[in-house]
Amino acid sequence: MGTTQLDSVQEPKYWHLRTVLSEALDSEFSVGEILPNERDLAARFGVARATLRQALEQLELEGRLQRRRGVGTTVAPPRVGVAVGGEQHSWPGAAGDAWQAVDCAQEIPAAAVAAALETGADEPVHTVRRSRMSGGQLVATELLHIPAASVPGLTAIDAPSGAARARAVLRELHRLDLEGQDRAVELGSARADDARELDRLPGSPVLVVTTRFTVEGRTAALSVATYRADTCRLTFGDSAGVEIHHDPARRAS
Amino acid sequence: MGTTQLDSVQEPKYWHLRTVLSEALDSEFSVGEILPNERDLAARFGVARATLRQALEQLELEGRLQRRRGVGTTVAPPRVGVAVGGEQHSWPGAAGDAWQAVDCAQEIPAAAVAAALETGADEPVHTVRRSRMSGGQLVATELLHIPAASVPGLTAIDAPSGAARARAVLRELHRLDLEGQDRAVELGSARADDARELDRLPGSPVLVVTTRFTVEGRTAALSVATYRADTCRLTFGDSAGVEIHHDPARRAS
DNA sequence: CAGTGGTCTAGACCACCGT
DNA sequence: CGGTGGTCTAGACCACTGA
Repeated sequence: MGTTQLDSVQEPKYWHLRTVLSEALDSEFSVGEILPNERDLAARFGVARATLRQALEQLELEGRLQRRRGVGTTVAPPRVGVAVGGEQHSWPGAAGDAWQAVDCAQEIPAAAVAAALETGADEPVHTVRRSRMSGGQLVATELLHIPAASVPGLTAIDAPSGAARARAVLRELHRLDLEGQDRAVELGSARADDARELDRLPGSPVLVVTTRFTVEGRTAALSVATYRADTCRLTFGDSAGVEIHHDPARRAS
Repeated sequence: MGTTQLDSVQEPKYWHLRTVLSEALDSEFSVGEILPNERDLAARFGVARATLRQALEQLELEGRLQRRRGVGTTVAPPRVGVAVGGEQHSWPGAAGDAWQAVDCAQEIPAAAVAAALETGADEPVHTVRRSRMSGGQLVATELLHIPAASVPGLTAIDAPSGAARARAVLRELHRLDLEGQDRAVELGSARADDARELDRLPGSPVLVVTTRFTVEGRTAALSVATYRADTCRLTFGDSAGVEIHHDPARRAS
């Protein structure tokens, strides 16, 4: 056959495009550089803009690109490793913790939260909001649910509300003897409020880390943390975590 | 104003649609049930099919729906919790391990793998392929890279290739004293081969779990495991992991 | 084979950003 | 304001599934 290779076995255009762009990013662009706009790129590759966008979406999902409305598409830096607690258990808000308390409210939890807390459906719960910075950027938000029964020493006088109140709740929590913790990670999509905080669009992919803290066999606190999936690599274990970044030498198909 | 509420502040149609569908799934559908086809649904909601699809994509990402070409869209069961190793370190392939060896090849690793292994770029490496089932379904594939230098006792006679060879490599690995392990989790998109194995389309979102096993301060093995993000919830820690499933009572916006 | 979801097009308009 | 990415449309065709 004279032809080196026809597109052969029905690879979707957007997938092929993703591969081509990916290689171009490796060889011809550096971190932070701005790509041509979508209309130009689409024209250059002879596809509709929607198809080009499908390829860009893939690359954004993989953390290779960053797109911002009104600005443009830039080459993303490698994902930041974000430590998510290792071997030893510790309470949220302990020394050296990367989180920052934002505020706190006492409320009746949603049914699913109450179920996970193993409390009655109408038992009051303190909900502490925290956020986490990394490299000058907000990378995660957290809702920390603590049954009021877990922190009986807390008085309304400690602080009425706001960050001070949140810290007071955490202080009370630290008086308990942490017995163990379970953790789960799954893919989710950012709710509108989280999206706004994380500077993403609603529905953006996020990694949801759910942690249950147990004291005397009961659930004393429940954390639901939402990490930007595009920029974060969650690391567990002793040290900084493995780095395998995008591999230029590996073919995608 | 007579109108109870106009769509108000510019919520995208697909996002609103996602919410409406999500609530419909809670109240009017049960797991495994087949939804009307996309053309009908789009017509019913008075939107273009592409817009409807954008909403369905969100719900699929969240693990609420499952779509299969030529078949239809069904309501997905809750995600399965998949244990990803807890506190105690252990070698891959140890007793009780959920993985199944598929085959093994000795090859020169890609640059990124060699870098993570901290070996020379042209040092030979055994690459064991394994797969993991859960609930009768393949939920993950793994590439386990082991520098030939890590398992010097391995002879070519043990087994030429295939699953037997893979098991022989693991056996040799178990002779080493595991010192520690790091783990990282990040979002990725399925490469064409993984996608085929996992019964997904190329580019489907996956959770990539990278684990480095260390012996005497050096990296003795490196595992890159790819989990279906739609069906899996990765659990860490002592017990079965926290379950917070979709919460009908919580508004999405 | 008919019906499904997956891909692709060519256009339009909108929301947002920086100048 | 002009330029960017984000949303949306109405259509077409394709690949796959199951009867």
